Amino acid sequence: MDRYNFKVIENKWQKFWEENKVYETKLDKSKKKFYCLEMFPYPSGKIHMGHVRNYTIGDVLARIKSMQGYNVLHPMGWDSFGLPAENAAKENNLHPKNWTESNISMMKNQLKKMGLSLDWNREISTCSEEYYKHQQLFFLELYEKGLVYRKENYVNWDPVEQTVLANEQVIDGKGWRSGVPVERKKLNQWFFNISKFSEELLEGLDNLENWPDKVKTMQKNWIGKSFGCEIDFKIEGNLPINKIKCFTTRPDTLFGFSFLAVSVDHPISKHFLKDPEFIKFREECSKTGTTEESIALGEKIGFKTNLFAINPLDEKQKVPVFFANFVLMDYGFGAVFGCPAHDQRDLDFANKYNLKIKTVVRPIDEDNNFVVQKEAYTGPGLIINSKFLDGLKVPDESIIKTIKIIEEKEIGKKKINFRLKDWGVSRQRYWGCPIPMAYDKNGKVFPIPKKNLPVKLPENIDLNSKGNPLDNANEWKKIRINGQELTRETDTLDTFVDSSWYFIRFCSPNNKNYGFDYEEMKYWMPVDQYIGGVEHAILHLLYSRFFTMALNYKNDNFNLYEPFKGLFTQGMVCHETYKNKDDKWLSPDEVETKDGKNYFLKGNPTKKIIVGPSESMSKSKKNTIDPEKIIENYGADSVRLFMLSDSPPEKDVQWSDQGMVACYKFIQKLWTLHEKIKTKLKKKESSEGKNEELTKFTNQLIDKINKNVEKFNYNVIIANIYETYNFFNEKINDSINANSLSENYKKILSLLLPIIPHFATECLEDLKINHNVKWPLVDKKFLTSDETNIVIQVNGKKRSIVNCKKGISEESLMKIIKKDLKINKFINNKKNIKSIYIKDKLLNLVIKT
RNA sequence: GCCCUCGUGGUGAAAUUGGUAGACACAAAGGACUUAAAAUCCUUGCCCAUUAGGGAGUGCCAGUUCGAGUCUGGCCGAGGGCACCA
Repeated sequence: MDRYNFKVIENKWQKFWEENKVYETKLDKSKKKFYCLEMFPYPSGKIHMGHVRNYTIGDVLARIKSMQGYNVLHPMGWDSFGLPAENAAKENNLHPKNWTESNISMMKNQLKKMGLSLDWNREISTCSEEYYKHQQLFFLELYEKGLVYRKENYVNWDPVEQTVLANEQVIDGKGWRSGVPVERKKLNQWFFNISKFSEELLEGLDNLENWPDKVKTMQKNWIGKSFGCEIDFKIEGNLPINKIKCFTTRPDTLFGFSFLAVSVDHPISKHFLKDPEFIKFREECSKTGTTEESIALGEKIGFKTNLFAINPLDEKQKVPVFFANFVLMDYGFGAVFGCPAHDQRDLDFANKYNLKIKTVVRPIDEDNNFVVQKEAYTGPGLIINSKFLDGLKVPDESIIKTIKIIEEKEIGKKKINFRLKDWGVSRQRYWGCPIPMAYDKNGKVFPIPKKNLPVKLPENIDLNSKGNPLDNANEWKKIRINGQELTRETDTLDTFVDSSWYFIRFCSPNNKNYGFDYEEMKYWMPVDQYIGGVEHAILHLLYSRFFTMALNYKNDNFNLYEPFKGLFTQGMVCHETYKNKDDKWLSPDEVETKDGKNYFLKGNPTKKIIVGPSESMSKSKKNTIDPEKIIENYGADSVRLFMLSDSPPEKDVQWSDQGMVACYKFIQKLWTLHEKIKTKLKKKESSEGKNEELTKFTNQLIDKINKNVEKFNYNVIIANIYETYNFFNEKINDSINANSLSENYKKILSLLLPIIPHFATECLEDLKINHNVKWPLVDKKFLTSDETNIVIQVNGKKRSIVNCKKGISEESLMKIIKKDLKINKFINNKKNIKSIYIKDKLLNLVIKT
């Protein structure tokens, strides 16, 4: 008996699939389409286990859908602009383009070894002119639609990367890549008006039934809709300021008003610029915004002005106006009214500056003497101490009625605010899509005419110069449009723009004149199943939704609102971490263990290794496993099997060498079984009576797997397959009808095909079966049975199981039970109070003891 | 601080949605085969009992129910998201 030689066989089928263009897809309106997409990778040069898991999950689904008769679009490409190329270029003196292209070719080879059913004919790379020229055209179209604008504002400046970061790219006050605290800097930037679609982006979530709730919640919180009103406060003082506008969600607590706080960037700050105390305060605020310490402490500081604000509902009430560090200029109007009794932040501030604390809401179970002390009361209740508002129910009634009063008095109006801010897309980098804009001497903006696209990146560039390389490309910068001397925009687009429409490009990747072909786009979009890491829950997924809406905006022909109908976020691949005594990370290759508890330096059992917790694989912690080596040692099918077994796909999976070996061995065992079956089939042995059992098992299996595919329970599918092996391996020793075996085994191989495609295809060919098999259908008559196992409980505890014909009456069942010794001893001499009978399933005898 | 998710054997996990808890796999221990090892196969799995069998048991405490891993309330713990959002 031959061992299964995965190297030869996997190579053989990969070649076959490629040469016969098996996975190339074409528009075919006679067929139902299915667009299966996995998030495309950044071409770092090496695939990692995260990719392997992601693409295995997607490939299984794509193959199943294809076998089910769908016309499946399953493409792959490269998110190939970005900073690492520039950094690598500096280190190795290689042009980013060359570095990127060689990485792509290496990674493509690795992906091909996984045996994925990808249509490589549709491969795209975002750094190619063929891709980014369309993006530049979109940029101009969005500009024409008024969805792109330029403004000067404060930006998150990453001092290491020397570039601007979007809010979403700042994590804990630090750059998402550099990990260094970001600084505030004022710059002229291009923006996408994403906030224009706040409402649509929020409402759209409700229709995304096949998205994880977790992601929808995260986006919902990010968009941050809040309902309230804007109120004008009259200002008294010795400065030419008449009023300050505030946004509030709690107008009903207006009688608890005790101070008014504005941002240091508020327009009124211009009157204080000569005050050295204020300048000092403002500097302090800009510092505290970013340091880790201030975030942890969250200390509220203020600068008292000599201005006073008047409560519009009670002119007699005058309160001081402060500048405060906790008020943000880019939310609401950069000003808030403080009600310490019912807002913890306001209470902290009031305590620090000895401001009045007036309770205006009491809980239902307290009386009107209720007084807020150490903790602000933010719960429901009734309004008190508020004159004509007294007695209103908090929150709904009180807020709605107060807004009505405010509107009648014409001191403010209802307002809905969003936390979502516009998307700053300018980056001071070379390796990105050039922004197709230019300026005259006065800074007036001129879009590059569409016929002049693409704006190509200059090839000869000095990446070692300081700042933005394009800014230093003096020749490139100069441009003449309609006889006018202009200077090009030197910023490039955030790479998240590149990935905001690549899924549309895949529909018609070779369309020359425009980013997509309408007919193709309408056939393939939306993506039916999108699969990727949860780390993109906000950034990429929100931007892509926005971009799709922006393309649709003022374009009746487009007619697509949501790009991703289904979303699945897979978990990460984790591995234990190892450190030596000098606190240096060690890779799994460098350590060994005999008992699984004590680890030593490889080849040196005296050097003990400290084992850390299992964390997601990362280069910095050295806890990575190289997929290329694993595929080399165990084969693609084994790795695919392991990626799906053990943990549910949405959860993190723990890498385990033993688990990997087990999967490899299992495929060897499957091969041994295959050889046994083949021998049996050759003998054409026939035996009646053994058919039914096999057919029944197979049909029930198909049914189970169908349900588990639906729910993405791929780990359970693998368990089902192990059960199948165990079942067949036992039955093969009996005499089996050859026709029945052949028929059912073919179905089993069809079920295996999406998961371990090389193995299953080889087995099919070995049996001379056309390997272009369909996904097997369930014959429902085999799902039911005349017999059933009825669980017999006594007082809710299982005491026995009775096998009998279905539809048995409770009385007949009782007769059987009375003869059952196991049950007998419980019911003998006891008074049977009652019994609960769930037909064909369970009988519970409730007995008084 | 606010929001979300999750707590099941030594480990990864299943559980028809309120009805046999621990499928399937990894690890461990014991055994079979073998001169031996590898490979393969079988058994065990927490407590009591020689066995038959019985008991406890899904983070903890209550509750609803004939019956709770599943539903409700409270507590504890872990993970993730957000960061002064007015």
